[in-house]
Amino acid sequence: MGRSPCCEKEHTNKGAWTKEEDERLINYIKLHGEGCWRSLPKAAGLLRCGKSCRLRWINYLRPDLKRGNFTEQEDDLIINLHTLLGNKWSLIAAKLPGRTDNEIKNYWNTHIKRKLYSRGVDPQTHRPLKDSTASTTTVPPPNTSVLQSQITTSNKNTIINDISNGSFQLVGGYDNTKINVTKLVSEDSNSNSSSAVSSEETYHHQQLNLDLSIGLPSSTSHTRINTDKLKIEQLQGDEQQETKVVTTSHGLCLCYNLGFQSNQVCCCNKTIGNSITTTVADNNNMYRFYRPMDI
DNA sequence: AAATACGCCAACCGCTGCCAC
DNA sequence: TGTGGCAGCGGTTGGCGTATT
Repeated sequence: MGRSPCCEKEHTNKGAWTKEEDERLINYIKLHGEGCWRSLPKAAGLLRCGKSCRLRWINYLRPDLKRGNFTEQEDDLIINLHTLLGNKWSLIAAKLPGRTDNEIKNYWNTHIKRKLYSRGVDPQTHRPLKDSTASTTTVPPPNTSVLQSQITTSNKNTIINDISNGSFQLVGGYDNTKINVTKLVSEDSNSNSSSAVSSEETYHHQQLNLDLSIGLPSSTSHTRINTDKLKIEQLQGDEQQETKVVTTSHGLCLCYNLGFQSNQVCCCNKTIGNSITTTVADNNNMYRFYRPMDI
């Protein structure tokens, strides 16, 4: 049983990379491109395992890497994305061009955690520290729109992704009591009208319930549906909600369930900029925003 | 100046999920 | 359908540089 090792460990170097090794790796990838990491070391004349080469390239040698300190904007974006995604460093890194998952992970552990603690916020739950301990035993009352993932990390409103890039939008207020959310509402949610208007509303909630699913489109042009399903489990009493993977014909989609108090059942399609957003409110009074993402 | 403590970050390890056979 | 190979991910570690005593 067990899997054979990815490389012959006794014949591979470990530890810090030398300049010569870096150059060999860079030159090889320049000529042959990325991929086939298992066979790359031998082909490139490196006494390294493929995983090591991949890590070195992705985290350090890639030409498009951004160097230098993180900006305040990047800080806020990381915090917001962590609120939504948790320790999904690769997903977070995907929204920060030039930054790697490893870099963000390290930065989170060395800087942002401390920053959040100094603000009295639990970096794992994004709840106030004194509430975090109590929250483990507190169950929200049923049939309320208690929002489960509390955003409590910044004093600034932040737009997590701009509309023009075809992904999603969240305008978040971090004053613990006020969250501004740009919401799409149906002009007549009870009719079959396809027309819809968007309006911006300010909601006053202490907690925000966000669950997110990501999936590739079920386009017929795709023979392989590589569905990356991310499920943020929500326990509301004993009830567990699961977000469906939603696909559109425009690529990777994000779906947010935002728990707003409303009895309206909305199902509309709306174009914002170059992208199409679908907003659906289900029977649990949860609005779902589907926004295609570039991939 | 030397010893120690601390912080940062590159790199490693082990696991998971996907794909091909 | 089951199994093995592979790439990718997240957690952890170890070494180096800097600050403090």
